[in-house]
Amino acid sequence: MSDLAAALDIIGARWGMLIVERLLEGPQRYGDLQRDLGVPTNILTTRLRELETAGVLHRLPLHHNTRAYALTERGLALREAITALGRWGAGEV
Amino acid sequence: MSDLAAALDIIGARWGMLIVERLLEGPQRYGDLQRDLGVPTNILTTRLRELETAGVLHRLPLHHNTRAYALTERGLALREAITALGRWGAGEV
DNA sequence: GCCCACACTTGCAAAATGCAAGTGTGGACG
DNA sequence: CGTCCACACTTGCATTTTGCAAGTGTGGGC
Repeated sequence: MSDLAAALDIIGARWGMLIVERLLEGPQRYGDLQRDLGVPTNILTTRLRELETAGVLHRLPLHHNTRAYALTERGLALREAITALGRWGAGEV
Repeated sequence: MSDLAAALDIIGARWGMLIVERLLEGPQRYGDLQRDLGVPTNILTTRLRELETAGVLHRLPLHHNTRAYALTERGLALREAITALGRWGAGEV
């Protein structure tokens, strides 16, 4: 499997990159991601778990049943790739 | 819709980026892409049509019923984003 | 005329996605 | 103490996408 395919295996699924993009702005709570991205709640749970398993993000507990999701170093390393894609999408390339 | 979402709408579907990555190496024929990527043949047809419609690639006829697919300028502009993702996938980031 | 490579198309099963409604937990409020 | 509410999910089911496998059509070579 090529390097690109390996990357897509981790963040290639629908919503994966959008979640990471949002987290690049700082830690977010579940509800924030849900409302801001409009991602279905069950999918969000699935993706967050996948991304956590892949070491892209981790949970940080806030209060009782409230937590935030923040990127790990590996997750933050996606910044370059994601901004490049974003600029392409904006037609500035 | 954010710029990233716009980009993913075009090349975010499964196999989309892998096809573009392959075409960055030069024009390829249908059979080449099929064998090299291992993508199902019906999906390949669908993706190529979508990418052509989106202006990422175009067909160039070779012989009778043989043609090659080549990136347009817009498609070539994806190089930066795709190599960035590839490097991330390789763990070099 | 027969065969083959190439580029698809078609049919159907499996998996992913999405919507909507429900669950559980702990703090706030009275 | 009891009720209410926000938050983070979970569950059930319909829709859509993906994938496999087999078939179609076309033009050139022999």
